[in-house]
Amino acid sequence: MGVHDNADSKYSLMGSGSSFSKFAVKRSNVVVLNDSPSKLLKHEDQTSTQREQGGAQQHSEFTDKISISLQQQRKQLPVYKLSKRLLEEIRRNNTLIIIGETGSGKTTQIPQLLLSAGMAGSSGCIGITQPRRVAAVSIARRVAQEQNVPPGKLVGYCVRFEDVTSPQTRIKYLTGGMMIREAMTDEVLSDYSIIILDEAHERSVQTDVLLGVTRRAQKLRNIKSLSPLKLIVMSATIDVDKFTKYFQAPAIYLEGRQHMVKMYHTKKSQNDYTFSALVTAFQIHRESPANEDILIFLTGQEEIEAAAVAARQVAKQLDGKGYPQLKVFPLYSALSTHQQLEAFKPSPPGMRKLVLATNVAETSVTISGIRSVIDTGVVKEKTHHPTTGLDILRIEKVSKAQAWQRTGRAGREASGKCYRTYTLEEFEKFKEMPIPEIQRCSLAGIALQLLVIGIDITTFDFMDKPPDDAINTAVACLEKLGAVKGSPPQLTALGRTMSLFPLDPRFTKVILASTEHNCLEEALIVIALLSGENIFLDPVAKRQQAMAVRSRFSSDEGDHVTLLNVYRHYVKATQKKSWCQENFLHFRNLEYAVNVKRQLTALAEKAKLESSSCENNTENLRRALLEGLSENLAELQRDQTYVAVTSRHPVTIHPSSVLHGIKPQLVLFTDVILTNRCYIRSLSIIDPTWLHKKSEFD
DNA sequence: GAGCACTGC
Repeated sequence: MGVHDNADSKYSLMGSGSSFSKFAVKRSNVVVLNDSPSKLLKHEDQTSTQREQGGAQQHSEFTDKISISLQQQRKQLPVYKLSKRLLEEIRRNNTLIIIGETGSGKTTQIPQLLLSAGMAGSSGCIGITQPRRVAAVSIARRVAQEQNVPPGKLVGYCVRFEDVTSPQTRIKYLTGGMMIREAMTDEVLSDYSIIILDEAHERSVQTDVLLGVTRRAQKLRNIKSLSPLKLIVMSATIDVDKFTKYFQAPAIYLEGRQHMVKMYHTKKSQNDYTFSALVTAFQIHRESPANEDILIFLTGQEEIEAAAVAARQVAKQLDGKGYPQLKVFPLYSALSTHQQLEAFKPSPPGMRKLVLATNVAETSVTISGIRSVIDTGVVKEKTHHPTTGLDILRIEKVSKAQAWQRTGRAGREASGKCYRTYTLEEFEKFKEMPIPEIQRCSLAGIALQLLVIGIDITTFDFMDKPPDDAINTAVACLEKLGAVKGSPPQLTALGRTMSLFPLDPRFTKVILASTEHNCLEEALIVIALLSGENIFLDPVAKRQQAMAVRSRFSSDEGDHVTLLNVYRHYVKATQKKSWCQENFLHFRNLEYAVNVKRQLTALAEKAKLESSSCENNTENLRRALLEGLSENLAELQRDQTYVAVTSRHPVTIHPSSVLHGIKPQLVLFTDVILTNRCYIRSLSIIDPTWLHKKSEFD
């Protein structure tokens, strides 16, 4: 159990009169083999619930141990002490849940253990799914190194755009999405004798789908008397009961190597979490050695930039008063790669780093030097509303699991401290786990993928079933696009072609329809851009300048043609990186779009779509967009406001649109997001007469 | 007048 010390008022929160109560949390040192685990797990276990994957820098337990060989290092990992019992359990059970703490080495070691024990048979493959590309790639490279083989031979990986595997590959790391793709052509996943679903606690849409798909494959192989499929579900949370129940399987616990993290809660409830976090940061700054860096979790770009300005001001006032120098780094995904890397660099001696981050810092990356974490207990969360098609983005309280994840960020490299700017009572009221994403997103794409595998989404046995509304809307959407028909829904030829594309089905429809409007090339470009991240950079300080510079790409037809213009210029630019910098564009995201476009072009060829280009007749492109996004129209009202045609919902043109401030009669939008207002984004002007023409054909 | 984080042969 966690050691609850007496309240310690040393950590008073300046200005607000409240203080932190203190209690230490010790890492669990139990290794238990148990079928009813939840009682054994209390808070302290979760101080170490974050992953050991996600980038080479996270494998510090493997590196730089002078004079210890790689093999000796491996044998020091906690998982090794347990290898015999682990193998025994895996042999005895067709499905096993493994709860492994950070640093237990489960992700890298268990596949190797299984292979060397002959568990994969003579030729079967061990597949390990990861939620993120970077993790799949970096872990595979690491394991290949441990096996002393080049990546792609015995050990390989498969992620979007990159298949580094060969017929010799026996250990294969892949993203969840890739595994689903494989299931679409082989429902029993016959290449694999063992499948490991890693990071299952993250509950990504892909893992949630795979939980059901792999379990079904396992049963089908049984029925068809094929070689058995072993399933291992690896997770890092308390929420084990759910997994053991769903799979009717036992769970095994692995000790981790997390350092001790001391916990502090505020004694009084705080009404301004940003302010509380900053006050806390400067208290730490005045009291701690310079080499101890600080990480604050906040919710978004705007909030972080404002906090950074405030923090820099205070730091300036403290300059020359005998404190270490303090450098402030914002960190969120909309920053350029270069700016993000700044936050990861170790701070020079005598200088302290203060990182203000969104939950990028929660999962994907480890920031070196962090010894104190300040958790505000809030996060921005997106929820999809199925009947209106509306996405809602709002600030929510984190779950307990997320709070522990953040806490663990302080104990990656050494013992650390975590300051929560909320009370213990408030913490107790947090929900245990975040709502799984599958219950918060549009299901049209998933429904199509499942149908290709041979599964009807309306009867699919989800671990957490999405709302009926969401399922029905997804099927209705596919029907409207012509991808399915009948009840139970059957795949049409069009639907099968659509499933080839890794896109929202409405986007795929745009691509398929574009051939009739002679603009396949343009549709591929615009859809590639829409399916990736935002390519526009808007540094707060230079917003006006950014807008002015980029205005040369603007089209009075709307944002889609504007995107097309940017892309056409980008591919022609010789010095792409500096060109992006000059034009306030996001190099990484544009490169990604180029990759997606290349992939989509290849798929279009595979689908035998006739290539075409409308050149400068971009009206064709807008007509093609209308065919996939015909539900997404907004109409100007007499009072100069807009109403979404299908839902009759009042909407506002987002200020980022080139059509902002212009009042076209009818616009098509790509998505609609509710923040302070209900904003429609990525727009094109639509000629109302196009709608009538379309209905004549129907 | 303003955009949490991931991801897909």
